[in-house]
Amino acid sequence: MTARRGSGPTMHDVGKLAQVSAMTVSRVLKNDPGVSEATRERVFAAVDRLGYRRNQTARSLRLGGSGMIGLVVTNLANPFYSRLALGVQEVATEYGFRMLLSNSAEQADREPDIIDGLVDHQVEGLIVVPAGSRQQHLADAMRHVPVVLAARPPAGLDTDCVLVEDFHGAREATACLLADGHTRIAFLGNPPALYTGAERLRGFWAAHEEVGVEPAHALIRQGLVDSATAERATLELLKAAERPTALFCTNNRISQGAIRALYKAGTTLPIAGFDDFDLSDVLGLPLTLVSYDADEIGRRAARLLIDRLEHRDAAPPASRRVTVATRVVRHGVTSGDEQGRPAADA
Amino acid sequence: MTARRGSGPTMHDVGKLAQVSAMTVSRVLKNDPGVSEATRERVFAAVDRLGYRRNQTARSLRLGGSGMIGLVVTNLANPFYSRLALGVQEVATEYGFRMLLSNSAEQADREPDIIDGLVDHQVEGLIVVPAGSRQQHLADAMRHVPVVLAARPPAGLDTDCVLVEDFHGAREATACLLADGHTRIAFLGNPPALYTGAERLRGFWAAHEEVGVEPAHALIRQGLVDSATAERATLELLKAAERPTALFCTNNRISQGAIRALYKAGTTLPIAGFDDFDLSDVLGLPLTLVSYDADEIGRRAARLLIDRLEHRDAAPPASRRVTVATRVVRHGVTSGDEQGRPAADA
DNA sequence: GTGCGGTGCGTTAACGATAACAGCGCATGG
DNA sequence: CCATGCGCTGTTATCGTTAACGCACCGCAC
Repeated sequence: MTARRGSGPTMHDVGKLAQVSAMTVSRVLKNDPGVSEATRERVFAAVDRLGYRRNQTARSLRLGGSGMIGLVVTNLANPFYSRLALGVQEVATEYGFRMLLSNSAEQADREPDIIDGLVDHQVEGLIVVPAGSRQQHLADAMRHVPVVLAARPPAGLDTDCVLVEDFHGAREATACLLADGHTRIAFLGNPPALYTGAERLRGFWAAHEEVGVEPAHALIRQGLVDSATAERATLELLKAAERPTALFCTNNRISQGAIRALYKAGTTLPIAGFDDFDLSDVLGLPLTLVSYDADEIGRRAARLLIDRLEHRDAAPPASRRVTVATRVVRHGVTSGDEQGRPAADA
Repeated sequence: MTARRGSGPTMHDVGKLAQVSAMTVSRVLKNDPGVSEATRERVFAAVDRLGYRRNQTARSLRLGGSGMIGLVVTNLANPFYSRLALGVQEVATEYGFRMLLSNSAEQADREPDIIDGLVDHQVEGLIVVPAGSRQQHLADAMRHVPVVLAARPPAGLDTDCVLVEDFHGAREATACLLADGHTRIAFLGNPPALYTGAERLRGFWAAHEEVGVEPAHALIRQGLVDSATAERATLELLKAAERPTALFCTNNRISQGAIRALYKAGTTLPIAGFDDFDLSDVLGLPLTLVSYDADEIGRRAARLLIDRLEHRDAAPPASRRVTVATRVVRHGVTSGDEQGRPAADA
């Protein structure tokens, strides 16, 4: 953290060159009408000559408000979160904000420090994909700036959030498999402590109940954290006595791990899963994916946040919960096609 | 850009509560040894009670140096760039910097404004994946802060950059196809104005020359910008009189478009391409991919930048050019396997 | 000529934190 | 008993910008 000296010309320098005070330079740059045309031109000339740029840090200090919002995601390498970030960026730019981005790498214990740092940098608001279930640090942050949660809901916090139709999407995709006649569907899930994990399991369950099929308890695996753990879990399931006839995966990483396992085992099973992903349409596998617009989650979150920022003085509205719609897309399965049907009982 | 009022307690507030001056609070927070234990405790107690956080904006102004670096990428939705961003973030965090991220969406005309904005926000340095070939705005930015280019080289600019072995990687992958006996390899490339496009074509060409095979001029397509344009170009090539026996794609998006085209056409051809991508190993296609560590590009770029920041006073070193290694990975092709060989002449 | 409004610009005092310096009290030594 | 020094803390000025106010000057009306 070396100090930076000689950081370039200031308004005073510009003023000296244009033979006016710094205040007049400020007025010119602000497009204040109370400046004569001659002066204005002299100032612009001096700005150009010196390559002067207004110091946003000093402005922030004087004016209040840094023009930055903070975004904390759990894993930027996952296209889901990078698209979410793009959505945030899009709306932020539209409203003149910049985005300070941090990646928590799904390590909940790092999150408090990250957030403190963002608050110290005077972000005007935060959008967070919380990594863990403890959210005390978010409550602390809310003392300073508004916080909007994305993809995962608040736990005992009164704040806005944007969610996906986790329950509904999981239920619908599972229902597709059930409608195809499957009764032994394995469940490959992320840690149940995560909201999405729990909620998607609930949807999986509900779909079974609706058609009166008992879920295959022995085929439920939770706590899968990435593609590799999902691959291992899938391989185990394939070796089990009561082999599944289809798989349900709670996110893109898990689906990919399962696909890899099937490929290596030289076999195939219909898969339903949350999140669409690149090339899902060309795998030639019977896939039933819960697709949705990750950008939209970011856009909605940013809009909720900016709405609060623009009405800071007004009485804060009650916390809002926005839901982004999902839709099921099917690949390699045409209705009436036998490919997706369970094999005759082994 | 609403002004923010009542932005929380200041050092004066903390000082008043702890019955000391703001200066002493500053000293305590800075871990200055010249403060008595009793005072230190009172200050900490006051900080806790008020939920005080040091205002980084004010510190930046006083100390010089905002503790932020700017990153401009062309397309965050592409895993290549999100990984690059992760690499930058990793090193930045290690050295106590934060990352201000912007996406230029491959629109070269937006880039100057984005960069001006980052400079205004007092970033101490910039890492840029330049979207176009005009780089005058980068020269302007360099008047204020050091700039490091990533993935694409400077054009008439004296600055550090981090590149991939574009030429070498393309040559090697092409050589694999040639070694398999292919002589009619289609080239599917991004716009030749982009350095990577030109360089990878050069590698493609060189590989041909080395084995004395004339490149198939009629099968060269350039200017493909995304998966969809690549798909269309591939479909056309498949219908051409002189059909290719293999494809070379200059990036992940183009490979994916080509794969989709083959899938839809119900046919298959060996593909070589730059960039690895998710699930490339389970497609069951003969793929020869130039793989490399995108994170590493970000890390190296960040290190080059931070090195300059930490030696700001010293004479600036000559501009450096770092290259990240590539390696070829092959899927669905075992040596001696007939799958990757060209079909007997049609 | 005096007064009055308006135009165009400068001066002052912040925003919050901190470097540099000054000052106070107490102990120690001559 | 006073000089000297050290340990601890406060005061002042500053980073670059800007809101609020003030002042000089011009023109116009009475």
